[in-house]
Amino acid sequence: MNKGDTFRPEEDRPGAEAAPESDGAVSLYELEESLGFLLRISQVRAYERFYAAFDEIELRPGEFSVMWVILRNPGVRHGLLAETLGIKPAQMTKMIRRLEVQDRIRRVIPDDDRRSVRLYLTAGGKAFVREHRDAFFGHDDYHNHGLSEAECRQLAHLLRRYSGVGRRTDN
Amino acid sequence: MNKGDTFRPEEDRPGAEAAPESDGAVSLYELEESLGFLLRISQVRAYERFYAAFDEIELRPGEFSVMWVILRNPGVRHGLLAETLGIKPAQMTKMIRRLEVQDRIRRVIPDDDRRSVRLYLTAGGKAFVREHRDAFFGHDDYHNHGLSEAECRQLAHLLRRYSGVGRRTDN
DNA sequence: ACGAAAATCTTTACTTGGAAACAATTTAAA
DNA sequence: TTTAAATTGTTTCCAAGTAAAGATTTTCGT
Repeated sequence: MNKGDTFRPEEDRPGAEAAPESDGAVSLYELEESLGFLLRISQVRAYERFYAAFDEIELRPGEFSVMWVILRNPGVRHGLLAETLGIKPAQMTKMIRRLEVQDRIRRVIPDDDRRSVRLYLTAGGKAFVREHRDAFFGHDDYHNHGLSEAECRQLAHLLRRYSGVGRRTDN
Repeated sequence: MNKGDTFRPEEDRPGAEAAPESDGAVSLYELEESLGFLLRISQVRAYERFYAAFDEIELRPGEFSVMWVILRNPGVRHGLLAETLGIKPAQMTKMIRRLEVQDRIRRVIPDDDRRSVRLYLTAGGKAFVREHRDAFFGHDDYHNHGLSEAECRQLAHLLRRYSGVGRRTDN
């Protein structure tokens, strides 16, 4: 596939910017095929939808995921949690502290390895997850993208493959 | 705001399938179906691949996209460019200034509307885009995700639909 | 057993991103 | 016209993210 054939700079002569003078809509051309670009734009949209859905309560995008994983993997280590969710350790420390101050999680330093930190949800944390679980996973927050149920599953499948998430259990 | 006053021992029914003490790998369960989560993880991977591919030259993810769109839409306005690429105006101002200092783009304030700023690539900017175009759009930077050509196109298609990219704004 | 190296998390200092206020210009209204 | 409102981009200031160094604790080699 030769891509050079479509490469035609609109404005070539020096000092001649009289050409098309882009005004109305902007053309992206090959950018609309770039996975990196599309992933970024899509994530910006996802964040907008998240904040629109969880406007009333004080919740940031990563916090629910962290609480969810701790609920499902009680006693998970700080570092393993960070690695799994693609959050940098330093950032995870801040988030964990915030959740601890809100009395949603509990930090436990085990005796068999006092370097590590094991994480648990408090009763309040469990209640919080239970309360907002449907809003987070359900279709309430994701019903504005115009994709069908089957397309959503297809997209999720491709994203799992692209990112390598869930290597063990995924097909 | 304590709703459950009954104290229970540590293991308060963590979940149907979850082990009491998570040690090895972490299970994500429903999180592996969440488009928001998968989009974030995928974008983290895409950034890692971008930085790995453009390690030697000084280039940030958004900069090439901005130069590309200016090349294809010479004279595009600052604000329209920001809106199209999902970049906040304040951030765009910084990026534009950096690219201007590097002598890759040129800012022109037109006489017919002296509030706006029209953007053009310099000769050096055009050369830069021409030089790295294939590395950016080609498969060099995206050949580690394990998706086939057809799957890439399918993923791009779904992401365009999800994000609404390329949809004409009629206002 | 002892000291070096590795593992694990935290802290610090710096960079990047964003919301809101600001400045300049153009359009609309009175 | 003259003033108010909207448009467009910039600046300021604060929050969020990250890399590098630090502090403990454990492991490993000798």
